[in-house]
Amino acid sequence: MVRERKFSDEDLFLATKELLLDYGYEGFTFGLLAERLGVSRSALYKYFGNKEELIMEFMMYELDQFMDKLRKINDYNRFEDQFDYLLELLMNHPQIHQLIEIGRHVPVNNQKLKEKNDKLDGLHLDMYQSLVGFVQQGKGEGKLKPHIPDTLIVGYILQSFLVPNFAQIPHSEWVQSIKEIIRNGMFTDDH
Amino acid sequence: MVRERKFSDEDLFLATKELLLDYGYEGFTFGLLAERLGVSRSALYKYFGNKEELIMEFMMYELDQFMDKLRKINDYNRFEDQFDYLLELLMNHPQIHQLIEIGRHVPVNNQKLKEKNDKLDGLHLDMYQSLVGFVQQGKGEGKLKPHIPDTLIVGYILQSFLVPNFAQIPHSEWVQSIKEIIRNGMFTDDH
DNA sequence: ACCCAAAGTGACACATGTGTCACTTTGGGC
DNA sequence: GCCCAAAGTGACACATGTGTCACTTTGGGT
Repeated sequence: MVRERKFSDEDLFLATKELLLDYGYEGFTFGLLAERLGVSRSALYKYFGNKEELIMEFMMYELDQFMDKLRKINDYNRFEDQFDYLLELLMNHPQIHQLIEIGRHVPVNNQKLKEKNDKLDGLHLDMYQSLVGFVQQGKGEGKLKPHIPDTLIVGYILQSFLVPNFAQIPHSEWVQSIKEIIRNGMFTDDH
Repeated sequence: MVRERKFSDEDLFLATKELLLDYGYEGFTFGLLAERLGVSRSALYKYFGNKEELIMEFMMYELDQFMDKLRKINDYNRFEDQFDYLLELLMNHPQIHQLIEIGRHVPVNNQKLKEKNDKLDGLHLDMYQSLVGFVQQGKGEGKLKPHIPDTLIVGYILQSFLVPNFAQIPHSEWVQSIKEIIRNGMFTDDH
């Protein structure tokens, strides 16, 4: 290293995440990012050729981190333990689903971008298959209702963490309630 | 009417809805909208002074329509019937929650916009209170679990219809499954 | 102390979106 | 058939974001 960098990769990706969630894909600009990092806009072009490339790199970084943790779900044998682990994980990455959706909006113009996009699709598929595997184990153990489509169960769990907590319900109560709705719904048991 | 208009208000608001959902607030432009309507960009300025004003009007239109239908929930006395009516309604307006969130991104610059924004907040509050009233009736009838926060139940129901149906599960099966998860969860009943 | 490669900057040319305005087109009323 | 007000157009001046490039700054290796 010859000259100290004014920002780390972690700084950059964190700022990118916040700006993407706040402003969406179209509202995200190099100007905003540079300002947040306290650096000139052109400095960013030293690392990323354009906005699409930056966001692709960011998605890769984010999904890689998430997948590392998701794979650990197989450290648990019982479905119940896997379920608890997954919900804990999603609580710490509530917007993973949202970010992936934003990533789908990136226009793929050239070959270089195409390759990254394919690699990202691969990661996305890994994630999806890992989650479907989890659901199928749940069904195999007789814990999850067999007649509900796998994809709905997966989507539903991911979506659950995006319900906005406007009323500022304490975090532990909020999570506990989400868990309960996912498991047994919001209706009382007696019919 | 002296000269026939090339597009109706319904055309305009429908196109606005589609573009907003596709491109987000920042990605939505008068150019895109004009192109979709087959009209020049400047024609749109005859009806709306700027993008913020247009989107406010759109939100009002959309929320008014939704509220007209939502108020009919009080035509039903039993909570179970209200529940069925609400889910049916949300199935036909799946993105109402998403649109409201996009509306929150509109910067309020001047007095005229401020007034519209306040009126919109009023409608939003009406909707929220109507839904909370529904939840409280459910709890009163002993149908909904009393210990789950009202706001979570409301948010959860709204969010449920945003789970993407990638696998193209037939519509009736999809809705039936969503209903079941909301009511009794995704876990089997035997513990 | 000097070298030099990596880090960062400011300015430029370009592209796209905004809001306005003078103008043209349309079609029912007189 | 003419009038005229509403509907629509094209061009202009402006603002903001993009990508590039020649330039400066930094700091460890020699």
